[in-house]
Amino acid sequence: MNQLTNIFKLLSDESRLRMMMLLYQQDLCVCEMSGILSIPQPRVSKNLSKLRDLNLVSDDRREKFVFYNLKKENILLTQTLEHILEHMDQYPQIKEDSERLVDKEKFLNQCCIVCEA
Amino acid sequence: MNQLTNIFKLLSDESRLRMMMLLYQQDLCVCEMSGILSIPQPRVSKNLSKLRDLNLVSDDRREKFVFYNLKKENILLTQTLEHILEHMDQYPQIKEDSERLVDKEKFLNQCCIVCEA
DNA sequence: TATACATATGCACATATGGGAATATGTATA
DNA sequence: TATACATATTCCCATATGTGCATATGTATA
Repeated sequence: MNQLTNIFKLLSDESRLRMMMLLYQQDLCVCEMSGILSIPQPRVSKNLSKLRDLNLVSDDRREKFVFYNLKKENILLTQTLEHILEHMDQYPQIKEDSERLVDKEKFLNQCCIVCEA
Repeated sequence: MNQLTNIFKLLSDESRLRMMMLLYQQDLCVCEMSGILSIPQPRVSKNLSKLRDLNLVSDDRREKFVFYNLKKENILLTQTLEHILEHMDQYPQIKEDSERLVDKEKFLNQCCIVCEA
């Protein structure tokens, strides 16, 4: 039962939901998420740790950066994120975030230019 | 955005999720939900009022009883509840609730025998 | 009108949770 | 080793939220 409610709790916070939507589309490091979403780095880290607690992400350190990957094992979760992605037009913030994700090189500072190298 | 997170907030509480799962399967009055789920009546009523706030249920008074109906307009919500219903075997509490729903006449007290009349 | 039952609401309390600021930890490089 | 940058964690605070209990409101019926 908590297996269900825990997932919904995670989805019910705006910061986390936006982060999960990004990660659903692409692996990212902390500074990229922070930059794309304009969310302070400690907040991003804290929320990632909550996702890690439920084993929903894996992390992969590459030099100074830690890349996060959203595991796709939980069908309910992935199905939900997929639904939101498909109906992005109804959710302007999600749409904007996704656009910024595509163009991330154009505005992210040094941190993430390095990431791409 | 809140349109999304509000839905997840509602789903993230066990009492409410169990209630929604029942209502997804069948219209019910307050005392039936309370009896089937063994949740105190005030708690059921309060949670129903939260669902009503987001326009997710309609209520229909018949004599002393108020029957609640889960609106099926929100695709994300109905798709989610449908998923849980289909994977009920993974969620023993939901499964048990659904079994009690089917057999409700057998154990509900006077209140809901009347409902069926 | 009095009574019984169904439902809704108000109040009090404990706890959970999100947020910011500061700081600790980790990693590479000069 | 010192410095810079990326990430994680701790502390504190305000607020939200679930819960129980009591009570108010609504409805039918004797």
